[in-house]
Amino acid sequence: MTDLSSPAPTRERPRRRAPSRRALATNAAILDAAERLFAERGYEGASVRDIASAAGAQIASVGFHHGSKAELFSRVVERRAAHLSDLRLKALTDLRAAPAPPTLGALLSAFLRPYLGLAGGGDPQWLAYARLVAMVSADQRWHAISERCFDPTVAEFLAEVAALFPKAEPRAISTAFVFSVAAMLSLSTSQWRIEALAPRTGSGAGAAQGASMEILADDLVRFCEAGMRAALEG
Amino acid sequence: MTDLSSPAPTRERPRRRAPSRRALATNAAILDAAERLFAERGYEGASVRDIASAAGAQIASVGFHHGSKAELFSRVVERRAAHLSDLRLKALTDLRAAPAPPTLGALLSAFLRPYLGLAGGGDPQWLAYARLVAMVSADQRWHAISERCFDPTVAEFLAEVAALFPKAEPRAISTAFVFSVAAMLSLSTSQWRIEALAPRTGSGAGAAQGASMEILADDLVRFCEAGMRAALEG
DNA sequence: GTCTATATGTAGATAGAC
DNA sequence: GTCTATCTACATATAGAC
Repeated sequence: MTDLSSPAPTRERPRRRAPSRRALATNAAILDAAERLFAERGYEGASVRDIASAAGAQIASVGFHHGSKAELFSRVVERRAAHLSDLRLKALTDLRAAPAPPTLGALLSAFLRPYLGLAGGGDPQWLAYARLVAMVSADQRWHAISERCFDPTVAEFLAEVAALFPKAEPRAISTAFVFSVAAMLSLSTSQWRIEALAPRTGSGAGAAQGASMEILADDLVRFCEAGMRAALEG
Repeated sequence: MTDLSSPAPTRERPRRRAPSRRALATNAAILDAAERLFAERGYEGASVRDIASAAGAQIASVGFHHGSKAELFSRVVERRAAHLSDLRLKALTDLRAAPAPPTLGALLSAFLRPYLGLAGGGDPQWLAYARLVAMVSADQRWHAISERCFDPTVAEFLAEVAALFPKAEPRAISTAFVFSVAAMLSLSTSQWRIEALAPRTGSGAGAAQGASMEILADDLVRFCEAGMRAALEG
């Protein structure tokens, strides 16, 4: 993982001294703004100008700190990927340390809940990041980023699932897991659709607030566990 | 549904006479090219110039036939939406005409298979359209298009599911259905990921071809049926 | 590190000849 | 209906003063 708080070198520029506090703030403000705008408008839909403006920085600062637009996008995705992977792998390590082998439900919970917890934790930056992850995962143009940032962790979980279903074909396992990931990501991209499709339960003002993320997480894990079991046991 | 083969009027221009054969060909070629390029590169990523060029038309023709870029995008999505809805609703009508009430699996099959059949039928335009549907469904900027083109059909199916699970809450039903739709769409957006995550089964050249769409459809229906049952019965 | 200024390309849209 | 030509705005990127 590259150091995201150092300027993007045009060539192999050695680091002279530690960046100032202000430089670090500018650097991070640009990443935050890019995270929000990329998530809202997509890669081409968010201009470097708008990102700089939202960050309270100059356009030239964006290039100085993060290189080209494509590099900036990569950095935004990579910045929080390690934290997300850490949470997932820590939960997996805990499961592996238990006396009994992990159940399918526990494995799915370990994978799905960190994402939902961060996305639903109230931090708008993590919310934006969650939508960005959905974007990257669904777009083959970002294939390489997915492979670098997320797939190694997924592979760990797939291996555990394969151990639980020794007779299932590898492709069936990865298919069922991709279905589960898609359902997970849909909570970031399609909550408006869930609301739009649920008939209003007559509570008067018509302003039914969304279900809490904890309840949605329970629903999601149940859905995916049963789905995977049906797909892999058959 | 507006007439997609008539020019986009700047004001309320009455149609004088039927468009020529060549005009209809240009009109459709532009929609085809737009369908492919929007699906590949996203809305902002595909320029009107590139679309015109891919269609073998002039930039000005795009504006003449389909108005602004946003109108063009809407028309592309709307063009095939009716056909997809017809297939789904026809399957639903058949189920309703049967003596026994439809099962959950039959309902899901009626909804999911038309999409997969068209996406996997070998027509590159339908393949592109399927990816476009995934894009529209996941992006709240296209909320209005989703609502117009797809949600009415979804609502029909939700009502049937609700009849099967009278004690389930409306929001739980729509949540589980959105999970299912997300899994369905992931077959258009994330098949590369399924391949990337499945360990190579040693067939020598390492070029394992993807599973056929029929098998994937069976897997998907099983996954979603079990998932919904678990989410709605609990 | 930051900021002004600018180089260079491309975007969407349309006027007007044919 | 089509095509040429062009308008205007905005894109990314960077050079060079401070």
